Amino acid sequence: MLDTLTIPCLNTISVVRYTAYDCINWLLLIFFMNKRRNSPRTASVTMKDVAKLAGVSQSTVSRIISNSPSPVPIGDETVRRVKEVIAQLGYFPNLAARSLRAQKTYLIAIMIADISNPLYHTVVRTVQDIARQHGYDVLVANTDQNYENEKHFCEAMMRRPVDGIVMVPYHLTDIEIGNLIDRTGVCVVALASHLHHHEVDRVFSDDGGATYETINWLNATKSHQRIAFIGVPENYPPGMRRHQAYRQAMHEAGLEILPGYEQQGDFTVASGETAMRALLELPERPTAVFVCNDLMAIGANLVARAMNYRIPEDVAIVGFDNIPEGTYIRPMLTTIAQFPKEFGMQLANALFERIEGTETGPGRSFQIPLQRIEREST
Amino acid sequence: MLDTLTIPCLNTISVVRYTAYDCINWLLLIFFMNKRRNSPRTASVTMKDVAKLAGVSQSTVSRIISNSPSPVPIGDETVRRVKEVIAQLGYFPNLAARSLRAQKTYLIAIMIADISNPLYHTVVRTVQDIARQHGYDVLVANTDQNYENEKHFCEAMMRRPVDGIVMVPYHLTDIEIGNLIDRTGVCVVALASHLHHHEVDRVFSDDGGATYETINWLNATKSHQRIAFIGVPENYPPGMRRHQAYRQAMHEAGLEILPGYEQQGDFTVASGETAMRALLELPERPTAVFVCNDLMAIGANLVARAMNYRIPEDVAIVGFDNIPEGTYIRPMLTTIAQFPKEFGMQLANALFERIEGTETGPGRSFQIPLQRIEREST
DNA sequence: ATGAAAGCGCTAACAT
DNA sequence: ATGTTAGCGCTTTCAT
Repeated sequence: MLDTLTIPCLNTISVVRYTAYDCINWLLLIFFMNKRRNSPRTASVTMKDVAKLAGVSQSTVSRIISNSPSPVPIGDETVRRVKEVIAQLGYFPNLAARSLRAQKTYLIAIMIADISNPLYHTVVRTVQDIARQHGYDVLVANTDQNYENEKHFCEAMMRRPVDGIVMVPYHLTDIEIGNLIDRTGVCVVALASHLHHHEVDRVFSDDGGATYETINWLNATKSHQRIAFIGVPENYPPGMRRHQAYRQAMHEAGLEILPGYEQQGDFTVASGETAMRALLELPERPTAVFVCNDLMAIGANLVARAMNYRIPEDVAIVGFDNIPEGTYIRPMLTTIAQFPKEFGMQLANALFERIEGTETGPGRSFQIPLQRIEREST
Repeated sequence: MLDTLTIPCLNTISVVRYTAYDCINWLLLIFFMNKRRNSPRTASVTMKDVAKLAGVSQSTVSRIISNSPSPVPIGDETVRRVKEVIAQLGYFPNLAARSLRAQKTYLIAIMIADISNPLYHTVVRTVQDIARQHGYDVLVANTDQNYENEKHFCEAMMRRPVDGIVMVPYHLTDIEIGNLIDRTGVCVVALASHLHHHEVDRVFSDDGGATYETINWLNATKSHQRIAFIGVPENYPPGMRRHQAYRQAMHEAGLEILPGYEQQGDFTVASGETAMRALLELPERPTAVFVCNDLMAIGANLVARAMNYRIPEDVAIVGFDNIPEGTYIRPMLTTIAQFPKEFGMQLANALFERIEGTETGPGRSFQIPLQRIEREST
């Protein structure tokens, strides 16, 4: 019978005295190591393997790896041995199995309009970072602010259970979201002010108010009378709110909205260019233009300068969002700053409070302030 | 015994003749509908529910919903009835259970440096779109080109099985990736040219060659002699390749690299500003600067103009990537275009060919061309 | 053409 | 302090 054995450990070669028992274990180890080579897929090492090698039952292993404060105490020696085997085998618990059993997936999903939009990817990034701190993976879906895609997302969430959802819904209704919650028990937080489901935390900012106030500022402080508007599609809430705020502010200031002063784009630089060109070709050119997002405002800047208008002398431009690109152009863009990092933090924190059960009350509202940043374009 | 019954269907009220059998089913239906209301979590309707309501066995339901060409035929009437019940109950198969059993997750993961980087989010977006067409969800992880995070990602993939991985590895080695593949049987494709694992498809572009050629062009066609370089960290392959290509081109053209001509940034606009300022304060100012990414090139542009140098008369700037922002600044940036959409498409298509078994051969290489776009900054 | 039954890898209630 | 057992919801033989 072998008495002294050299076994290769992870980085070291250790020579120790081994008993016959250890010897059998070693053989088992080799067997398990080969296991993954031989069977093609599903070759991962399981808890059963660990248990067998450590000479304990599966449940003991389960108790040891479960990070929850174990309801029952476990022997120090057992813990040591099991942990050693886990390290030897390089065992990782299988999350698919765990989530099936424990109804816990350690997965959250985030539904946004478009990951390429500078405003949203900061939100996504922040949520991802916080999720990681909590040990969660993040599934990302884009909707391109399209209703079909939003509904498709909900269906995807019905079949793939996740623990939480961060969403930026443009069209989804309280009923649809409620249905999703009822069916899956998932926690939901939304970046939207038009939702009122009693279990959904929402974060939003008062974009209508900021629009209203900025139009006033353009008029009262900056002495503009002919103020035009480049909006975003109105079949989604922010688009409508900002447009109405514009109209109300103009009306209350006794300012006329001349024909053609209300343009609409689709969030892109190109659409901002088109809209601005239309505005500048008007018989009564506006002296200021309020643009509903920075990307379109950049397009407006580009066109105005290409047409040899001076900014802000001939035409002032105000954007919305405060994306970094606004500081790359000249003159630098005056804008209403959103704080996507704040959005992401509030969203993620609220979500994990619910997932982890710290918060169980009715849906909360978090308003994130907006801030006008005056740069060179006004 | 009831004979005629009014039951609420999805959107219609239908009045039909019902048998006693149907009546019982109806009661069962109500029971299942309530099920989700009552038990808080895990309240989703399962295949068992469908089976019971349709009066068939669970396996029959499974056969019907499995979209694979069923190995055995099923009665038309049975199919009809089951499908009806599925619709009534709004049943969706649970993917956690399915993946546990079938070793198939319908999930892919994508590991990138940073979703906020304009180059990468296009890759992510493209991969997401293609994944969706194949019925897959996408998990996104950022590494910030940090080795620890890359390793963390691999561990995450060990515990959460996915069917495929798209990665942009900066530090991961063939061995580590091989280990991941052996342990999980996952399919991997990478955006990298320095990897050579025999099961990994890789897509890449010849950035070293493009750098070399562009330095030559700056010298031969644009008559620059004092050409400086703003690089990215060299502990990752592209950084090193481009720097070496710069040195080689300079050397072969008989051009001297003056002290201070080799700056290094960290991909950000701010770091480009710092590097450019250092360059412009040099006693022998360069007349052209090759910048390793557009974001830093934008920083260089901003600083040069702020210091009242004319571009390209006093100093020419070439960037790398061709992100949209390069066309927002003035003068517009000359750059070497990468094609992130192409990257994403090749990556995703290659991955799904492997996942779906269309391709089983050794790792393939796909080279995506690069293209110099001359705009106003040279 | 359909049903019964055995697990996939794990957790947790229940026994010792 | 540790083992036994019963599933989570599904797929897939193997029977019938």
